[in-house]
Amino acid sequence: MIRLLVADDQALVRGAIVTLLGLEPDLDVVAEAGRGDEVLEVLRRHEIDVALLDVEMPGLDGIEVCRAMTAAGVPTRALIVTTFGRPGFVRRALEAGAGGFVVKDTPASELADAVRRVHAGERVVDGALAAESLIEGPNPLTPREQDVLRAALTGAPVSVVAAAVHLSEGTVRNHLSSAMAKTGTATRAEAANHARDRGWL
Amino acid sequence: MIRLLVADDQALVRGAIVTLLGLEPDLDVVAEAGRGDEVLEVLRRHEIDVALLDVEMPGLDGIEVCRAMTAAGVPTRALIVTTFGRPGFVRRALEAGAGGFVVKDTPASELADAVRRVHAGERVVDGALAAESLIEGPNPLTPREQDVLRAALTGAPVSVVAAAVHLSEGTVRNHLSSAMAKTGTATRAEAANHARDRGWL
DNA sequence: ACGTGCCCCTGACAGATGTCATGGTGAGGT
DNA sequence: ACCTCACCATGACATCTGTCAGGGGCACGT
Repeated sequence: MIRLLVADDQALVRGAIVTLLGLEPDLDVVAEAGRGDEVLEVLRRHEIDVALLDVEMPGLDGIEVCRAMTAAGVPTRALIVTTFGRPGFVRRALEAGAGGFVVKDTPASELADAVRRVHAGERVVDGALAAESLIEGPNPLTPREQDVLRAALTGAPVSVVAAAVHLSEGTVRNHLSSAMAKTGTATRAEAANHARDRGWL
Repeated sequence: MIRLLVADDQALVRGAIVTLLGLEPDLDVVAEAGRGDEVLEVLRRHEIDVALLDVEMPGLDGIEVCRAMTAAGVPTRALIVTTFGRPGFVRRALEAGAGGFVVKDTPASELADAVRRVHAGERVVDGALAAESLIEGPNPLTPREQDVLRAALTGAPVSVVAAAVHLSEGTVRNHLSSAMAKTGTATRAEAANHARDRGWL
């Protein structure tokens, strides 16, 4: 009997996945979580074999949760389940110690199988996604460039971004300029979107 | 026995919702669809009482599907099920003839109930969301402003936007300027995000 | 007929933005 | 010690943006 935790902020989706997996004879959903920061606490109270983690969650990102689990030496294996197949996410998830990475548009029938394989110690990653994250290469942005792009995501003017990151406006423009060069874009907004879409932020 | 159609592009979520609703004794999931443009065709082949429609779908947007159903005079009632509770979506969905509007972070247990109430002819709308869409008021943007903002969402420079909408650069800047005034923002990127977040595009 | 609102355009101007040259710091590798 | 690279900063420049003041056209309701 494989004991599961399901973490997803959308209650409807979470509930649906729970009932879906509950129908499998060898799977047992022991706990649920609606926020990333709840997961670690729940893991201490219950004995869990595999944790299904959504990436988009309030409190703590699914990948961060995964990293925290690895750091804490929890024996539970993590399976990332996400809406967006951003290439950068796969890389970060695996580096964070995830046992698998599944996109939400894979057939429902395959989910239980993925859970079993992750529990068995396999690394389960969507093939197309794995290939994409390989050709895409690693995140080319320096930490500061990421900070600046994150702050620029809203479309705020340089002055606001500079204040948010505690840098001079000139420095911000230099970072943006170099990020635009790396992403092959012409404006900070394009660069920010480009980076977000690849999971670089 | 209420006959259902479930339309959602994410196979995992769709499958999960299908099994969830399938457990209810009075509900019967007759058909599924992964694209908006499949829905109308499926409705012709099957007799459906209530259609659960996701908003974010390839081919045809859930709200567009709803509008098409109303226009075609299909007897099926529509229940919009979406991730994002954008105020503008509620308004547009109801104007398109939707019987209900449910956000994906409502408890799973309430979904079946919402389906039954929509089938009974009630209008089911999340209370908080309804209030928000009322205080928010209707979409203040003119059609052209919406076009321009849509093209500006990527962060492309004015020259590209102008080419995309077949307008002069000056006109585009005027439309952007007026959109920024209406949204109370300072840059086109902020205005575009603001409008998107409210379902105005 | 008239006003009103949306549409499209022009031209001009201040200010924001992106680029470039340049320089100094500190961490890490050879 | 030296080089490299990320980092922070400055100042100057060409260009892009956002604003404002015009203009004309069209559809609408009064």
